[in-house]
Amino acid sequence: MSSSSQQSMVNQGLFQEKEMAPAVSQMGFFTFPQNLTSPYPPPFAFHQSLKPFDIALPDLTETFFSPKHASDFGGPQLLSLHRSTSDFWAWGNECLGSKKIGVEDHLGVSAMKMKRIKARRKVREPRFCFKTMSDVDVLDDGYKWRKYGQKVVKNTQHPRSYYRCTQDNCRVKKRVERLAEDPRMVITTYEGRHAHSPSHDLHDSHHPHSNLNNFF
DNA sequence: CGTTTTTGACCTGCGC
DNA sequence: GCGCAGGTCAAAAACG
Repeated sequence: MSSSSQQSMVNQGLFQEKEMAPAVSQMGFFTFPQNLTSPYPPPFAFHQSLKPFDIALPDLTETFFSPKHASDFGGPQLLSLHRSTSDFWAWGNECLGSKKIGVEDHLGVSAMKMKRIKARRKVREPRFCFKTMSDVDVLDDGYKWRKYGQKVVKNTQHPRSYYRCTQDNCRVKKRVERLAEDPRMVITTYEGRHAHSPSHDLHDSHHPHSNLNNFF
């Protein structure tokens, strides 16, 4: 994907807050490497007060947002983002779950985990998750979700909520929970890709083929 | 009254 | 095989 087409997507009004576009284009979508055929999806881009800042790319599958800047901004903060694809089931990079995420998990998948991944590798929708600092659990990502379950995860005091996209024939799911170590953090995990545009983005209807909407 | 949320039951995968 | 934990279902309740 060329930078010009990416820029054009930004110009198509995907970012609801004007000041968002430069910040996101500077880091988020457009610095993602590995010849990704898609930019990162809009959940954080859509959120009104999300303000990503400088990045580091330890390996090319994760992007981190320096928490040292968190206090500079009010509202939710995007702190980290993980990604997996259907070809590579990044179980070892899973953001959620009761297990602690160690350094090893950030740097890669250990041999043990690779074994598990191989064993559990099945048809699986691409997933990614990200952390935000937010008072609200469910960020407005432009899609309409229906809650279908809630579960208390072991060793955490906050329940995990399960949502499905309400659009017909759309099997995209997301899970939302608060970080046990820091309840100010909300972890959102998306699974699957939308086969449609965000439902409440009616003012964008003159841009019916904005692919960015479908990338997660 | 249609839609969404709640919540206990049920299902499934994994480790032992 | 058993128990545990995470994920999903579905009936009832709540909501607009």
